Amino acid sequence: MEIQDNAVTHPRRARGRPRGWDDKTDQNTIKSLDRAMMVFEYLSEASGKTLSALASELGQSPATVYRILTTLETRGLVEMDATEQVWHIGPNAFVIGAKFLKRTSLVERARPILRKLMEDTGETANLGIEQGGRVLFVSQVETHESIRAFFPPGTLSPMHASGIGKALLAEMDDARLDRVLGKAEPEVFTEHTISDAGAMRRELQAIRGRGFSIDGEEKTLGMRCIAAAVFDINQEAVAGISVSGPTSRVGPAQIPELSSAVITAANAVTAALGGKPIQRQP
Amino acid sequence: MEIQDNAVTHPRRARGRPRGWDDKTDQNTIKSLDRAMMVFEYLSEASGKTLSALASELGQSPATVYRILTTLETRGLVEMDATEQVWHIGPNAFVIGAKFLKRTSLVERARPILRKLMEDTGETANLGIEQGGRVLFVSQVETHESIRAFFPPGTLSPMHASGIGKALLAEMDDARLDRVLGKAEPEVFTEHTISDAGAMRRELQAIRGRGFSIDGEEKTLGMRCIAAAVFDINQEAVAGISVSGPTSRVGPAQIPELSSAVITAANAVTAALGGKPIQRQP
DNA sequence: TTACTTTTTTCATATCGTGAAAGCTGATTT
DNA sequence: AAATCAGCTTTCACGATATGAAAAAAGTAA
Repeated sequence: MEIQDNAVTHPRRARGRPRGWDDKTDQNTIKSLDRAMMVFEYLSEASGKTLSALASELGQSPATVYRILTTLETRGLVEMDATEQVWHIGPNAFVIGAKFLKRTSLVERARPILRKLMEDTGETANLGIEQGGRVLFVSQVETHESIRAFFPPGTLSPMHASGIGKALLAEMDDARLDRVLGKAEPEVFTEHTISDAGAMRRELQAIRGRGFSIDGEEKTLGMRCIAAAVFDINQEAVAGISVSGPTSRVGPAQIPELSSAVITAANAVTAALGGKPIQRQP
Repeated sequence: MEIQDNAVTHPRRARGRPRGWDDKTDQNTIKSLDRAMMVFEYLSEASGKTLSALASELGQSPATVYRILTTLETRGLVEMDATEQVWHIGPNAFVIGAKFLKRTSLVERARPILRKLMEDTGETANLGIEQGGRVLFVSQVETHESIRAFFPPGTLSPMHASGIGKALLAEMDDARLDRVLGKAEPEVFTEHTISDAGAMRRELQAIRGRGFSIDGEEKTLGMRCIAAAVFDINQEAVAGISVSGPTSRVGPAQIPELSSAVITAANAVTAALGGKPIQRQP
């Protein structure tokens, strides 16, 4: 696990015109290519479609979709099941896509999102993963405020008394939950620490329902923390993201805004990992 | 995977003009899309290239490559590292490519068997299929040992220097064997790589006789691998299963036990697919 | 600053992607 | 068996749009 915090690489800036995302008039994207990629992407979501079904669902002419598919087929990006006459994503798409994983880690990908979360909320932003039944904080962007939660990367924290820990617990299936929680009597840190198994299950239920967790002085008096889970491609919770700060700045009044920012950030990390967030009904 | 003429499913044939592969005049592929996919594919092989490097290496104009990349970027298929000004395969390519695995239930069904194989043997267990004359590793369960073979899913490996590849070759009929092997001079990786055609035929004969193959440092020095084929309902070898590890843990002394475990696992996957293993006389 | 490099945009041009409709093939029905 | 049908594939003519050259923009080096 790499616990690096600063980008040591060249802060070399982009050349040419800055590639702003506020560019609305995308005059330099290729329309036909974008259409083709729309077909490719749509096929990945709804695999096993016939040519005509794809064409009508995408509002394109069958001839066009046909040519797109046959072109992609020559490169193994899609393939047709000849017996059923339906199209699928091809092996080469897997080979190419797998290259993405080899490149960067969770920490690197989360870093800019953490920074933005800190700037949006003004509070210290943290990234943690589960490590042997505890939460390992792997990255952090500190607030500018003078009163700040001090929580250096590399710290291990118990799952049951941590915002990120509870966000991760809430997404585990029962078997794994028992394995992680059932190890020993939960240590009590403050008067707010949840030590009762029943209470914890209700708490996790609530977290699952609303999509974020709150650590309300459960580990350290005077410190609150709001966290949400990050998912991988298999919809498994692989990490958690949080903001933490003193109770004076993180109170009931701020929770709606903070939790919304945290969830947005967690979903952004999920997307950056190629993951798939769990759909929650409102 | 292969296009098999099984009579079990709907014997519905393709409609329209038969999509023969002898079509040389591909008049209905989209040139610009194919060019764009060439860039995409090339980027996956040589990740971390600048725009101008890509353009010159592919013999395209920088403007064109630029538009291709920005178009793919809007769909997350590629992404640019802003600090280094280099391009990479993006997260969405991984998401789309991963759908390839979901289609064939092979991977899902093999997964628990792979896990058990790893636990029984203590070595990394792999699943691979043939893909365009090479072995595509589609799934893996890694050992707990600290010295391990690193071979991420999505990797392509030549058939002649891979345990799974040789296990698959051994089950092919001569015509197909010639087609797969006869393409080019086999690449030599180590002093153990089998490059002589006669030696390879004798090797395949031996593999067929005993039901498993051994890759003895033929691709990577210090690494051995024991593999067996998985069959579908038509007794065709559709995949291979293997364990791989350092020569220190995978030696002559361990081969009887490991090969027996691998064959058991391969037969289990065969059974899980509804396949029929080849009967071998003892 | 000035020169230089690489990216990004502009622009004129004709390539080539597009839809409509015809052609074709296998499945289904009579 | 012949006819009908459904859906893939090809042809064709048109004009949308992808393309390269070159200029502009923006950073880097001197």
